Amino acid sequence: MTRTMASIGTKWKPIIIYTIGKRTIRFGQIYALMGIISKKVLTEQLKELVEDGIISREKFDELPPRVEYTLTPKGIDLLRILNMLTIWNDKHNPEPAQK
Amino acid sequence: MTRTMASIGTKWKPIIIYTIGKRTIRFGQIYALMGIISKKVLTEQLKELVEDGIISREKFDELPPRVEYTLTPKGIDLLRILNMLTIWNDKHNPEPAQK
DNA sequence: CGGGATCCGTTTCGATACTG
DNA sequence: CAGTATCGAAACGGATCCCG
Repeated sequence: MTRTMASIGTKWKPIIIYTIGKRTIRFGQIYALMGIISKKVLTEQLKELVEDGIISREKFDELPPRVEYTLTPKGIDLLRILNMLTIWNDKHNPEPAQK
Repeated sequence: MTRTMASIGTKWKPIIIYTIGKRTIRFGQIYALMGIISKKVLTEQLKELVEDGIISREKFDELPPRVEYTLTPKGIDLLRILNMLTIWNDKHNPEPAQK
């Protein structure tokens, strides 16, 4: 359990996994969609997620460079659980409308 | 989602929830069972979990004082999801036996 | 016993500038 | 475009002491 949390129990990783979702997506898109994270941190977290086998990274030798990220089967399994968390949240939170 | 993670996406909270489980438990027991966490941090995290409605706190005016914690229905729902995370982990991790 | 208050080292984060 | 390098700020976590 403690180890499990090390892979995903962080501020950013669940959000990154959620943002990638069931598609192939480029670095810049993740960066743009998340809006608030810095490139440095995003890069670090992505690297760790790759090491943990949750996402895969494919680099194309083009100019300008292109790098695509995709959830692995392990990552998709995890995404399912994260989806349950949002359901859990919706169920128990009064939904503050705005703000 | 970002908000959801704020409630549980931390190093300790999931472990605390997991430790409490489906029982009423005293502060000292949680502290002893977790072993490694400091009292200060445990106190802080418990307080936040109470604020998030995940656990409830009951204080008895005795001497020495006694404080009991229990998962709320919301917390029990969350525990179910955390259990799925450990299943996910067992499924995808080769189980390094020792170390 | 269950904290609160302090102090302080470690880790994490973000802004900015730079590169192939 | 997708990073890397550097730096300083901020959050986090632990140790210790105190208190009702």
